[in-house]
Amino acid sequence: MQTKLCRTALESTAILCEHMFVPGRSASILHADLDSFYASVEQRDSPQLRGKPVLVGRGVVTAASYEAKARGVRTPMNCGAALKLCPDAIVVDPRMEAYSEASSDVFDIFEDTTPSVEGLSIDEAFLEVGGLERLVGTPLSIATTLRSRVAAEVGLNITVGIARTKFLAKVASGVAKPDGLLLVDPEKELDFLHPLPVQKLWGVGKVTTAKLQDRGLYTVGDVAALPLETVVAVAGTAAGHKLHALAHNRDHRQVERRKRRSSIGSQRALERRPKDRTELNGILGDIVDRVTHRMRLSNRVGRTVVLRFRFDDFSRATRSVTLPTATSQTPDILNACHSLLQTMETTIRNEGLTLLGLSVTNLADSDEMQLSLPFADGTNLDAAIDDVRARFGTASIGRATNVNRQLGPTVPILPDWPSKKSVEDKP
DNA sequence: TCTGGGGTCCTAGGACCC
DNA sequence: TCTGGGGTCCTAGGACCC
Repeated sequence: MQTKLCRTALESTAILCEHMFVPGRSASILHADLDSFYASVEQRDSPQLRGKPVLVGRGVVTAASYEAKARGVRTPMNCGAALKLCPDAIVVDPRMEAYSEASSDVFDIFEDTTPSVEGLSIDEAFLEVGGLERLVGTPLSIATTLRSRVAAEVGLNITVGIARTKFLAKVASGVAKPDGLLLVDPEKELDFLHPLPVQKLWGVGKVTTAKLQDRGLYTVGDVAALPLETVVAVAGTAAGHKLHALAHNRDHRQVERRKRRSSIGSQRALERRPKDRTELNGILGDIVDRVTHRMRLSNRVGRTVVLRFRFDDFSRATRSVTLPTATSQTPDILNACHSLLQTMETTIRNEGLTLLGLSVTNLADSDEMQLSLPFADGTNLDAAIDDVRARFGTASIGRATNVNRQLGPTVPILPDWPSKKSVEDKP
């Protein structure tokens, strides 16, 4: 018999907080979205940029201020094209540390507002504020306070959408920006939703929009008028069910504290010219360094190494390998990358590589141990887990999953039992 | 509009196990 | 000896999001 044991953190406390309030009746979900985030941070920090079109990016526009957006600048547009539209724009290099810091300042205010915060990205989050009415105020007054606090304490504008469901809250903030506040009246949700273009549905991008429009479907209401089977036939099983539900405003997802990210990666666009192996190895080394450094900083280890390639004609390919043990060590990941790179050697030579990327998935916490315990049939699992707890001096080993019945020899549990990750991997 | 860098989720086939 | 059904993991690719 084999079982994996994981150390769990204080998950139960978080779960308690989330279940104190059951949403659904009233509009109590806030979607808060910082306006043109990177560009706004630049304008905040450099007074000479305020009121002017600002482009953040190198080569390609990563973010544009509203002044630049008003002139037709979009992301990702290359800087040359953006400057043609907007010759007086000021281009600045991204400063990721400044954005991370600003983001964490804003998230501190979110956390101070409600225990139920779900971060979606560096600049947006859902907040569940139902059940706070008696103590703090209505969702609308909470949102108003939130907006003025972010402006006063961090110096940034934030747009907030309020609705009964996550999806509508997000749509509402999209409609309200920049620097706006919009509450969707629960009585008038479909009136609000159905006239919107299909692209507003979550998960409808370029490809799906084209498929829907081919069938004459342009608005959310058009999709809502179709039977489920038709939507599934157009968009596929999972996407079809989601689309159909959203078009009818069925979204039962609750605001949940964010699970940890499930991959860490980095990539680099390359010039369109032949590269030799030495040059590629150098670039790969940099990328691997960056990724493993970030993994160690966030105390994560990973098992699956994915290399991404993009070629001259914008075709893509990925190659991946899953290692027997999770790691954040540079040499381990680098070795895996080299063997993956080798399998692509001829393609790279023939097609002209224009992007090289790495991501590591199958992540676990560095201090989370996944242990395989071989047992003889009849071994008392609970007793074995107690034994592990005693030996590691911790009560936090508490979850047993993936129990396969399999006869095997009895093996002393410590000190040399096989583990997916050794204790030495701790940073 | 000719394309950056960071992610998530889904699908589908094959290997493998019971 | 022949065979089915259910499940997980791995790999590759695609769509989408900010």
